Amino acid sequence: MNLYRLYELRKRKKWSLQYIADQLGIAKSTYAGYESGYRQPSLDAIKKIADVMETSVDYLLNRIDNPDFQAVKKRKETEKWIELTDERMASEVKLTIDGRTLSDEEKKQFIAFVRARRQMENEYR
Amino acid sequence: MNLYRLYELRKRKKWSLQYIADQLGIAKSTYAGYESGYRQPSLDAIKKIADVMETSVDYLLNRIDNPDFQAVKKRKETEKWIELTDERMASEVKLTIDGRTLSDEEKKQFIAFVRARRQMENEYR
DNA sequence: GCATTTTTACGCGAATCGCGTACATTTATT
DNA sequence: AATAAATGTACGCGATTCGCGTAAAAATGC
Repeated sequence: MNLYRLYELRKRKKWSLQYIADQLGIAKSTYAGYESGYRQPSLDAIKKIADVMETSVDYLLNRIDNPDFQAVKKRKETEKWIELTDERMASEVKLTIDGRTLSDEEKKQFIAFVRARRQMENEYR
Repeated sequence: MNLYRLYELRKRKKWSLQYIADQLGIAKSTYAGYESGYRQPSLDAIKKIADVMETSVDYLLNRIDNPDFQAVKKRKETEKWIELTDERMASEVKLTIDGRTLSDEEKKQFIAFVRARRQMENEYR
């Protein structure tokens, strides 16, 4: 396992070992060990590293070659509330059940289903 | 660190512990330990797991919600993915219909509804 | 109901981790 | 240039964690 990208990214940002170690909350010798290959970061550690470096774990592990991490932006921008009947949402939100995308038909039925259910609740009160 | 997505993905593919462990070249008890949280996979292991499961490490580590690795590689993970059966994801985003929050009960029933519907589709083919 | 497969649980020895420390190297200050 | 301060490298120690094998429980198939 070669984590040479840690060094590349850190240098690019002009951070010292101490500086990044402080951000990660670990000893600088620990972090240095990751870069030199002397040690391997835990999953938690590699996650935090990807966080502070604003990249993906897959990039750090050489699974992809694009260091950009779109989710950084998305995480902050995504609305907390999503209205399902809003057509415009369809292109931004993908709902899945058991890993399978919810079809338009299923979604339509979903909405009808909930509306009917709520209607009944109201009538019995 | 919670790797509950390992279990979800494996079940979705209907693989046994033995089957995936063989693919990974490790003991099944070792892999089982990852799923149960008894052990943590090494970086190499999590990489291989992402390979055989055809997803991203970031997804396995809950950094992104789109399980599709192809989308990540093509930088097309622009839309927000929400797995309705994922309890832990539910707390992050609130869904509404007609401006009213979707209750847990409504969601539960709908999931059962869609599953039954899909089940029938399969049987009649 | 029984056999087979799958899942869960855990002890053991070995491997690896995170840290502190000590030292080397580079950069900044005067 | 001399000195101080900051940065980077190397490694031993105690503690933690790992991967595996084994065994028993639970689920599945016939």
